[in-house]
Amino acid sequence: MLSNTHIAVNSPPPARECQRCLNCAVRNKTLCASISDERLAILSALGRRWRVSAGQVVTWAGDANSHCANVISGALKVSASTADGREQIVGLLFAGDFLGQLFVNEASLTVTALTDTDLCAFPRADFERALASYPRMERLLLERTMASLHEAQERMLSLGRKDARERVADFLLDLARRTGMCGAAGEIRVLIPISRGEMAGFLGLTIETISRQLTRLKSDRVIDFSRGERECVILNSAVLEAIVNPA
Amino acid sequence: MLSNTHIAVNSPPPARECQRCLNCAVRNKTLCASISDERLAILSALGRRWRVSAGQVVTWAGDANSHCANVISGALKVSASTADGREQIVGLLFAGDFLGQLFVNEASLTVTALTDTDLCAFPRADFERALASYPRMERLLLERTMASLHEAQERMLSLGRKDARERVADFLLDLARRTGMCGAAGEIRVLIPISRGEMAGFLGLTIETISRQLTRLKSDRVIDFSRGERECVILNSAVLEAIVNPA
DNA sequence: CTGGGGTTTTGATCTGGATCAAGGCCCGGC
DNA sequence: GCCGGGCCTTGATCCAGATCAAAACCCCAG
Repeated sequence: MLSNTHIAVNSPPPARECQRCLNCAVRNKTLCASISDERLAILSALGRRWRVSAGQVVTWAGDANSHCANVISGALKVSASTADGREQIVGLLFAGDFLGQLFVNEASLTVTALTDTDLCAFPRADFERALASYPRMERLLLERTMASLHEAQERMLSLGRKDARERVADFLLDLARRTGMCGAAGEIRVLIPISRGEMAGFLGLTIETISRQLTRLKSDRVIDFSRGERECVILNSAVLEAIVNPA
Repeated sequence: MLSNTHIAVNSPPPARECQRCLNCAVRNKTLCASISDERLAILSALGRRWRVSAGQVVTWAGDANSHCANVISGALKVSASTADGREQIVGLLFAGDFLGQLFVNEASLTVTALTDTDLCAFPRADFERALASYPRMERLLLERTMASLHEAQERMLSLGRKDARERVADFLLDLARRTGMCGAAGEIRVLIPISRGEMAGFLGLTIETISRQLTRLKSDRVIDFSRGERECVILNSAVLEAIVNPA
């Protein structure tokens, strides 16, 4: 879609920082995909790499909202919580995703690394200014924000109106669509990127309910976990589709 | 915040269309607040007034996504539905709000007028083009979209983790904050803009549960409905706050 | 091989809200 | 005034999923 692998050979040698961005593994999956190599150099100067280890909190709800970032690698959860500690995961972030809220001074969400994670972080104020200078990046961010909103709307339907069986089936099919690998015999192999507890946090259920729904699907021969609890094999996606789309 | 009430006296007489926009009652509450009078004329030519009566559907999920609009007056619900007819209201729209999804070809949400409503509708393609030409409008839309996303995240927490009592208290306090009028004796008067059924659709509950929670709050002397079911008087907002923010 | 912490599964019980079923209330039309 | 149709409330019952409790599993470290 975007031809951004080209590197001009006759321009002045780019700063080391800039080189780093040009070689970035997720260059064309992040918002940076929308800007030219030259402008990337400017943006590059604003960002810094940040390695976060699994379980570490990147942002606490309630803290000053000072930074935003591109996710280089790893996985994070974005969650909202009640004062007494109930947690709802409102989103998951993977390589290429944009992390952070803009235009507000206090973070309302807690972001936690699920795995060791690399970020490319920017001071929020700088990033907002940069947005104004790079219309294509702003447009891309608008498109992504709208897509997130759309996802959030689907999840409201799930959380408000669907039962546990439907939510779990939704989740598995979603994963399969996004990252599923087809196996030899028409089965689909899916790596579940999160624990049962996180699935529960994401789907608005408890750990026990998740487990029971999964074992039910397993005994119904719809899915299987031959190689560990994280490696789900979808044996019969038609059944999952039927659960998701009831008569 | 924006000085947009000025009308140039030495310019050529504006077209009738343009005049209509300059006099628009919600001019500085909509996205149009971000553009100059001259540019408003251009946008004006793209839009047309559209009156929708209560109960009418403006957009069906699944239909071609051909239009978007500013809400001039009235109220609408935006809802997502399952194939078998369960409905979750994902948002409410009032005067000044922007209606519509951008950048997608098929509408995924159904929009229905709750009251008689006036819209200022644009062909989506035209509006998207206009956005690219009016950076300040695009920025304002980005800010609003982010605000909607934030709202959606709060609602996911509600739908996924809060009980009926908390959801109802949340809803009432939200209304009070937005539209509440303080009465003589410190009480807050709130006009509930939707029916019990719509509250249920919004909060992910049933009509009966809404009713029971409200009568419980009433018998606890926290609220009252002296003048009809739509006119709620909050007698003791401290109790509502305590429900919303449990220990 | 053994022990111990974390995760997942399984079992037993409880409960908040859904569902099913009447009424009550209000308003407009006749 | 009386009837009819929306809403809204109230009551009785049921059940999906939460909660409480205990095994089972799964690694690694020692």
